[in-house]
Amino acid sequence: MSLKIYNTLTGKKEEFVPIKPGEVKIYTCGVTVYDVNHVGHGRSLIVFDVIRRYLRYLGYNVKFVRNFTDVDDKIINRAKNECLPFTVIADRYIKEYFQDAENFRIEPADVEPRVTTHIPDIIDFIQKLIEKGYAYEVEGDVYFSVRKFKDYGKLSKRSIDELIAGARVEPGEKKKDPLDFALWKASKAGEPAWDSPWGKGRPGWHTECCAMIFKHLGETIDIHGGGLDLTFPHHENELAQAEALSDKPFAKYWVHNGLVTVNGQKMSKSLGNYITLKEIYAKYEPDILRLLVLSVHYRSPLDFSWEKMEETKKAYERLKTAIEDYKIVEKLPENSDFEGHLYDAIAKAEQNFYAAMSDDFNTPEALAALFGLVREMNILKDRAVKEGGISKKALASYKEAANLIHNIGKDMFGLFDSLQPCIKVEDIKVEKEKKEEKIDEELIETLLEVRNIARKQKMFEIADLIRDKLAQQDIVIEDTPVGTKWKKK
RNA sequence: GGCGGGGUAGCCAAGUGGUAAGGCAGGGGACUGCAAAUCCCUUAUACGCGGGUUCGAUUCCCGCCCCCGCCUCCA
Repeated sequence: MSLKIYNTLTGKKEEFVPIKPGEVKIYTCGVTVYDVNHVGHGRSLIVFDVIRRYLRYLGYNVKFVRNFTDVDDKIINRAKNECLPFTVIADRYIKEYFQDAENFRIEPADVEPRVTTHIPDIIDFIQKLIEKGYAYEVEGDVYFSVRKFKDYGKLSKRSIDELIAGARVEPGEKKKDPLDFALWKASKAGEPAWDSPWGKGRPGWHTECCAMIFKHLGETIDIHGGGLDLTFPHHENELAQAEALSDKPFAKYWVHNGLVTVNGQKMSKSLGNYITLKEIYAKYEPDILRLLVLSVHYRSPLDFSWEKMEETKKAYERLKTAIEDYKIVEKLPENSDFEGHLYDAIAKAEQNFYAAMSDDFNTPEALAALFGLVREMNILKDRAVKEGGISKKALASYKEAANLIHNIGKDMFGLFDSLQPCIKVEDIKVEKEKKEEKIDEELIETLLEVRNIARKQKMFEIADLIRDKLAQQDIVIEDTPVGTKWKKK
């Protein structure tokens, strides 16, 4: 089944054909490390994490690169405010980033390059642009001549004429043309600086990604990704520089994820309407945010709210319960007269899932396929419980269905990993809203045994007392035909 | 203003030229000592407005209204 991807460059959904058969090179713009990450960053990370996982599932050898912008104006400003070297700021937020990524199970990229460790590559890149006549130096600054690149605007669908109106020259800039952008900035006193052919300075934005892509992936890559807000000017500028230099297509497919909004407004630092990933992590399992992100198509806007997190949590429980209830079905007596099984439903769910994912990563539809299977599983389970038994074949099919959802969820969507102890909660500065619980599982099991003895002897007051006391500790118990389950609320 | 993306039941959200997935909420039921939790069933004359093409449009075309994003840094 062929994969289709929407390409910003062409504005169309296209069949995905990698440049080199069997191999996919992806680059996404990572974060600028000047502050903590919010849900907007999280969405982008999750989206490309899932895209990467799916490509890998399709059998491609995926090489994935995601950078850190670890020197830029914002970092420098923050460093000034805190009277610290900019490297301390950058290191601090790179650490934060890795913590968030780990918490939300974003797989590390194959290469996670930093700008400051690629200065020679960037200088070399700029030098070549100057040699080719696409860039020029003025008093220690180097600018890119936008007008010399005839395809400028092809990614973001803008014409140079339109851009002139909005173009502006910042005080201190020495551009020959307002459209031009800085490749290298002469450093002011006290700012980070590296030696270059044009004197002491630092890289401008845009160039770093090109230099790092050329170095780690080559002059043409398969997929270049990032948030929709990076399309212009960042990606447009990247494309211009790269293609000016190489005379080759820079990226075959440009993939942009939609933005996260709050009450319809873009989540951003400047509006102050952002929710950090730490806050989410303090209140919810990471799976809930992942599922929320996946329940909307990646190109659509996603309006964040806590209500939606609650709804998503319930939907998530539905998936999880279906998997876990295998333990109940398994305990039922065997009944060879039991009719029916799930193999048809499994085949259908699987087929629908992959068809959806192959259609521009339609995760909402893919999830619908899983929920469809969950319903079939529940119907089978209910019937088996009522009939007091299940056939070997039906039981095996339930197990297969549970495994399918579990494995797809885990491998493709990064869900259901909670079997592993969940991360270093103590590193989180945010107050946990949940009570810090140290669950003594054995004690709970014992209490439940006592309660069930009480129930058998119709000593319901004792039974209910135990239930209430556990409830106070956020332990919810559930009496099933094959015993009592419990879980933390 | 230019460019891009949207307006689908109470809410969220897929999708299709032949009357529309899934989730949440609502209603009914099963289960239970009672609950809780869970599950099943189910409701709703849902496709922004007005034209056009068509045997037939929510799906294509045109116009309009409204929302969001980008056009400065931004995932």
